[in-house]
Amino acid sequence: MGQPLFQIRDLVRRHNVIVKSSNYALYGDISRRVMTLIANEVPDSAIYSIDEIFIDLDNTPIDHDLWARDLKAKILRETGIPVGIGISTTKTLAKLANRLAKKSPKAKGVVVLDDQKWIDLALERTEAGDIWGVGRKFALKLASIGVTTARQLRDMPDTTARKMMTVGGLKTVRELRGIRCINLDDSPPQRETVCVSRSFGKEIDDREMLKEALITFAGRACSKLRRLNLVACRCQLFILSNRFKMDRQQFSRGCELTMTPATNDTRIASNLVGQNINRIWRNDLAVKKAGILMLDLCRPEDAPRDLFTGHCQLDNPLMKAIDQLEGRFGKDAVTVGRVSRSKVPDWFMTSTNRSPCYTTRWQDIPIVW
DNA sequence: TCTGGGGTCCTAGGACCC
DNA sequence: TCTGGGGTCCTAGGACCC
Repeated sequence: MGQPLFQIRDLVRRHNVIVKSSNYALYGDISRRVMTLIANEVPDSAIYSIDEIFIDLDNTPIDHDLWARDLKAKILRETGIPVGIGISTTKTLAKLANRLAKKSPKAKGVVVLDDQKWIDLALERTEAGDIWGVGRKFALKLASIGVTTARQLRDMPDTTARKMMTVGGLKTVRELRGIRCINLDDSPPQRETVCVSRSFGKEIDDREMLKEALITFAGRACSKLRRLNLVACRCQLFILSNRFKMDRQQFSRGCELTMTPATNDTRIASNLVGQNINRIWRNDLAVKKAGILMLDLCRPEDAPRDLFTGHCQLDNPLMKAIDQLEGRFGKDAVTVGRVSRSKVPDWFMTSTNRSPCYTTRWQDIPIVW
């Protein structure tokens, strides 16, 4: 979580800070370049997030420090991206090593934690809340029984850890002791949900406007599903109040819809939104955030079959055509008729400071004279 | 005035089954 | 008055991650 810009206006003005809002097309492309380079260098690896990858070094009896510095230099040379590398015996300790690599100027971007004496020292100097798997709430709970450092966290009894933070917390504690509890690739084989939601620049108190927004989200969600080659059997619409305005009525309303047969067709999802908007709408609401959640995902060929309503459509030429048009002319090149194209809708997010798509759009490629 | 989006996992509790 | 034992499934809520 960042700090809201309006809270630091002064700072920005005083120091001529350059403001950039996020551009995921750019980040995704840079990420892909770095990850591909790394994956080609090592026998086994698992991408964890857009800017993190875990590497298995079990069967590489080499000087890890030297090897990591070589890799770091190569990534910088070939992509221009500086990275930090942390090495240890478990994923949780490797994350800690990485943190130190980033923080300590002496480390120059690489830290190997393989000596118990150094591990003890590192844990002692790290707050429990800075350990991977310990969030704000758990950190508070731990502090209430006197556990504030990562070393105390490692040395706490299993039963206490389990009771306070359930099995996930216990795994974290054991990983700090050097016992592997999290495999290299613990990511689930297939996505379980797809969500598209937005906060609105201006609160919505008009049913038709909310409907238009939700239909747009439904279209985006379907497009995501198609990219993943998945269909959804259920979806959930939801609206939320502004949680920062505590003096006003707080609400969270939603409804769940069944899609039979399972689908990723934008038209069907849009129709469903239109037909069910009244189930969540009320005239006295000011809606700050809304979204659609796609649930019970499966591959089209595995979708449940229904005796009366027919099977899930395996091939959908119209949707394929829309995807191709969007790929070529940009998102929202094609929309369903329910959404007005005449103007930028009031609720649309403003991204006035967005970075250009330096590497994925011809118009945005930097020019060197 | 302005306050992010998208995920997973775990547990408790209720409803149901034999 | 007495009132079993062993399950599954679903949902809401709360925690975590980037």
